[in-house]
Amino acid sequence: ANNIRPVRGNLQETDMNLIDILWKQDIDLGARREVFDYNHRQKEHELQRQLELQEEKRLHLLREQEKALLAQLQLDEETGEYIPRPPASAPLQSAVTPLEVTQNVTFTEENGDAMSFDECLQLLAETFPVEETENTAVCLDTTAVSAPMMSPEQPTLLSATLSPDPLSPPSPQRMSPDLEQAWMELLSLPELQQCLNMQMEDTLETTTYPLPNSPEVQNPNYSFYPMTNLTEGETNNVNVCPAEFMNTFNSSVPSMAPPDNLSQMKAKALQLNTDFTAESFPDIFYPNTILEESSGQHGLEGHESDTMSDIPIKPPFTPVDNYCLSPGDGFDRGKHSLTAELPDSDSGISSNTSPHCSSPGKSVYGDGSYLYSDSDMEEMDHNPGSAESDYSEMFSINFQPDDLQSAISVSAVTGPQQQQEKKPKLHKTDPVEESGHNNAPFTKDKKRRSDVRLSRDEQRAKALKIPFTVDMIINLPVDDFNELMSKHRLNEAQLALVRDIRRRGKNKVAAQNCRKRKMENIVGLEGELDSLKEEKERLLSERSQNTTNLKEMKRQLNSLYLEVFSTLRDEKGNTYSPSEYSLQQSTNGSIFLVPRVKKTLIKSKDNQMSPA
DNA sequence: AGATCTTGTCATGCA
DNA sequence: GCTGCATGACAAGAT
Repeated sequence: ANNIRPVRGNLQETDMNLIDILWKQDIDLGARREVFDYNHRQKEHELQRQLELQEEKRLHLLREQEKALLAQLQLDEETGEYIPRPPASAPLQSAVTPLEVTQNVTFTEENGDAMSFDECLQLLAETFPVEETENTAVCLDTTAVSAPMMSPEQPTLLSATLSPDPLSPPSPQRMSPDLEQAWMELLSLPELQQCLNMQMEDTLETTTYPLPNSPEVQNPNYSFYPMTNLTEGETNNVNVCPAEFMNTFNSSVPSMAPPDNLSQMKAKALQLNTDFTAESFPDIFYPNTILEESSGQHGLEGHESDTMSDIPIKPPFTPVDNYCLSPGDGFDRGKHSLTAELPDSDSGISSNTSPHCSSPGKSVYGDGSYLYSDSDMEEMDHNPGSAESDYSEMFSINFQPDDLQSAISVSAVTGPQQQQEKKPKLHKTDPVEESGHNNAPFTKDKKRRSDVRLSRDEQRAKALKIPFTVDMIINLPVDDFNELMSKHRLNEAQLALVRDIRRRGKNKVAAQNCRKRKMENIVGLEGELDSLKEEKERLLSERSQNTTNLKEMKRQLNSLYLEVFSTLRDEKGNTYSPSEYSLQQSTNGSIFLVPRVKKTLIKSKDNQMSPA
């Protein structure tokens, strides 16, 4: 039927047909379909004018009502708030809370059967019993009409904002049948319905949705009611709400919602346990975002509460307590506790750091004795039958230069306890990856070779029953290393081996760093060489260009010279031969004609040269 | 089998 | 004198 409507204006009927087709195809035209319809626009214009007139009427009535209300209030000169005049206005005062008045009911008395403003207020008072006396202050501010922007800092200002904004009934749970009936009556006010329709129009038609205010200050009653008899009046964009929120809005107004939505809404209201407090409102108004946020917060809180509930159970971890240089006492205890508490904790340190750190995590120390039991080694063995791999994993000191640097730096900065924190995680990784030699050409064979080689020190350490890991021996800071040595009575051979292990381990890393730097220097020099070659090419090209330019200039100069020479005449009017004479310029700028033959014989220019 | 590469180690110097 | 680091030299194994 829309396709057959008469068309006026610039659009032809075919255009409208096309628009309809596109519109039906859900093609976003960027405007509503009706904007292309002249009749529709005209109708909208008329409706809008009617609405404007009604709005003016309404505002006028509002002003009158404000005056009447203000007559019942007095201005508190201290707070600047309007407070009721006791005792006559006490009931009214109790009826006006910020939450309530921001419902901003549009009360008109155009219809005799409609509720009066006072009746509405009374209804509000019954619906929202005052709970806090601090909210009783009322300020009437009509400038905020239709502005749901509510500032928490100005509750009194907002509390009495009278606006055409739709109102919502209180929570169904809190509404008695009588109140619900009263709400129905209130909502049946034609003026209110019109306002609601306006909101609905905006809600349904506006494609951009200015987000409502912060959830904390949102009035839970700021809802929009779907009206079945929606007018198509195009209104100014007041406060619109995304259409996807409509369902949630519906839920807040059971009586106004379609029957099929009613049960759903009530169920939802019950589900949400809507007290419609300022805190609970966002969950309804922003079903996605706020719920996410709130859930996140709640989740966080829950997490925190979980952690908080966990914390007292778990012994509080203090690195100082857990890190003890004595392997026999607190050292491994700390590691164990960390292993238990931080199974996969990254601790903010790259997991790539210092694969060697993996091995100590597997270390199990007894009280000063040698601690690697066979069962432990079997447990750690990823390659049964290879004793070397056992040692490699336990004493792995394979370093990647970068990793080691970071490990060293971490060790230097954070202390050994942080290293201990990393170890529980790292030792769970694949031993091949732990080697730190993930890059080609370090193959598995090389890794095995490295393990074989490294196992020498490890085997030596085991043979001498050195109760430290090679990793510890190498990477502990000097002070810690010395303290570790002092805490254990080692014989000369053990001390020598430990120092050799430490020396070799550090030197190995140093060699790797040195080679890396060397390669970087080579690469840098190669780059510099390339740039120098490019510079040379550029200079050669520039020189060639300059030579060409110079030749051209010489050619032009010679041409000019000959031209000037041809203009010279002797006393008889004859021209000078360029082969016999030449032009020369003296220091004072004078030009002389010099005979070429005599040029080399005559030294005195003044006698031999004649002015040109 | 020899050349080359990679890596660890030692010796040495320097700070 | 000790320690850490850098680097050349060498060796051993891998490619």
